[in-house]
Amino acid sequence: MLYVGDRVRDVRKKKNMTQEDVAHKAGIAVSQVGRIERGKLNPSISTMFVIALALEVEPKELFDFDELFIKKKSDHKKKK
Amino acid sequence: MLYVGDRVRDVRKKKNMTQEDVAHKAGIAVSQVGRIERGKLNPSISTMFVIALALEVEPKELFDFDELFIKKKSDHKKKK
DNA sequence: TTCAAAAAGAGCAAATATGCTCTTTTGTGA
DNA sequence: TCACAAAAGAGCATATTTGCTCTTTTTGAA
Repeated sequence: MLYVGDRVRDVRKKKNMTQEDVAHKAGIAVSQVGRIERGKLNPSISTMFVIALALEVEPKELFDFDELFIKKKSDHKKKK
Repeated sequence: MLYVGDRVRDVRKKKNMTQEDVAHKAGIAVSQVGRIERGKLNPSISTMFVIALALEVEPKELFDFDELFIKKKSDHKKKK
């Protein structure tokens, strides 16, 4: 199963960048980069676009998947 | 200038589908398809993903652009 | 031109993304 | 093991998306 966030994380690691590096360069919140990598939400295409810019890859590289799997926010609201 | 919605519209026209065809097949609202084509908002990647499925193209085909241009919702709230 | 379908547009409620702040956990080099 | 940086996670306020309904405009075929 392929997560969208995995693409981001893989590329980021490959470029030796921290989440903060990406967030700062992309002009978005660090928490947002983290949430995307962890698949906690379903980001907008403009968010993905600025992340692609920050990672210096073409946007479509981050969308090269056959299946989209995004954890729902509610997934971690597990009943105790 | 390349709009994300233009890609959707172009592909949809090429496939001789109406906005309603796409919306129904994608399981989303017709109004949403229209808003995306008109560039009125910044859709989530999951919305784009189901639209790609409905159009029977690979998601990355809809993201094959160099510049992202999305009209802001406020753009049409022009002062009179 | 006329008629019907398609699309545009407005407006609202509900759901969700985003930024921010703070705390906790994980990972890594010394 | 320790110390520090990086990441995870929680929780909140605000902004934006999404679906829904209804009305108006545009388009295209007869």
